[in-house]
Amino acid sequence: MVTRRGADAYHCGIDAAMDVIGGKWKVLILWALEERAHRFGELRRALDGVTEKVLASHLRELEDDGIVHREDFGEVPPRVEYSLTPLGRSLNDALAPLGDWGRANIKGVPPEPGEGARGRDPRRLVGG
Amino acid sequence: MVTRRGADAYHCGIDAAMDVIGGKWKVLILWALEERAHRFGELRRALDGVTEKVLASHLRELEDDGIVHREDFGEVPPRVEYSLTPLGRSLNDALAPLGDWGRANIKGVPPEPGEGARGRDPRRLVGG
DNA sequence: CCGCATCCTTCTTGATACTG
DNA sequence: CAGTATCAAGAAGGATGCGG
Repeated sequence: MVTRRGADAYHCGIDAAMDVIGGKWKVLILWALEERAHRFGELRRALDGVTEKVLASHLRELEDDGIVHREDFGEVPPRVEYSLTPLGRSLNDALAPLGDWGRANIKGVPPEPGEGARGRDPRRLVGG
Repeated sequence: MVTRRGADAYHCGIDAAMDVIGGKWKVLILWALEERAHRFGELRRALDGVTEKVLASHLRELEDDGIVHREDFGEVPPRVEYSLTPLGRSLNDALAPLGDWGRANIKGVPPEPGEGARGRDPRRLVGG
């Protein structure tokens, strides 16, 4: 992981977890894989706006951290599938309360994954 | 908040929450204020290594987001205290499971806040 | 003591083109 | 299809000095 701290250890568990999910697209990857396994191209389309370089880099980091499993079918044309490991699923579970908090307290968050009202509001906190 | 997305809304609640706690020292600030209110200088010493500029910037962002409360006593010499708002406390609560996950699955995380065994390990995931 | 202003370095991300 | 290489841009963080 590129953002991994090298100098010393972490200060607390959240600090450490933030290092694993710190990439711009990391949680979106986890969220997509939560539903089902995805191929590389599927993920790229699901995470609209991500570039191949960044997606590959994030996937590599998540794989190194044991969060996602990469399965290369060794076919032609190439087929590679990414899925969550048990550790990845446990991370998603630990992330759930934070997601609830965000949906409850921040404007501009869609209520449910995949569809629904995409808020166009100025992303201001509700309960401020 | 500097990192606030301007183009469109968030993709999910975690995405949005990450935008609030995304700063390098944000969760450490929350963690310090969880225990008790801190003066600016106290915070600076508690977060060893942070610079005044960055600390002030993060505090301002957290204040704008309704996470921390800033109380200026208007004295000379200046005295300002920072504390968590109810929203800030609820954010900390939502962060707790993530902290547990980090402590359980990442090496180099001290078991409890404030003291204890600071791991010097290579920060590799345990349960990979 | 609290905090801002300026300048600068590093890290992260993005655009584009190319390969097996 | 699934990536890698190279180049470039932008944001976050840090160093230092000044002001109320």
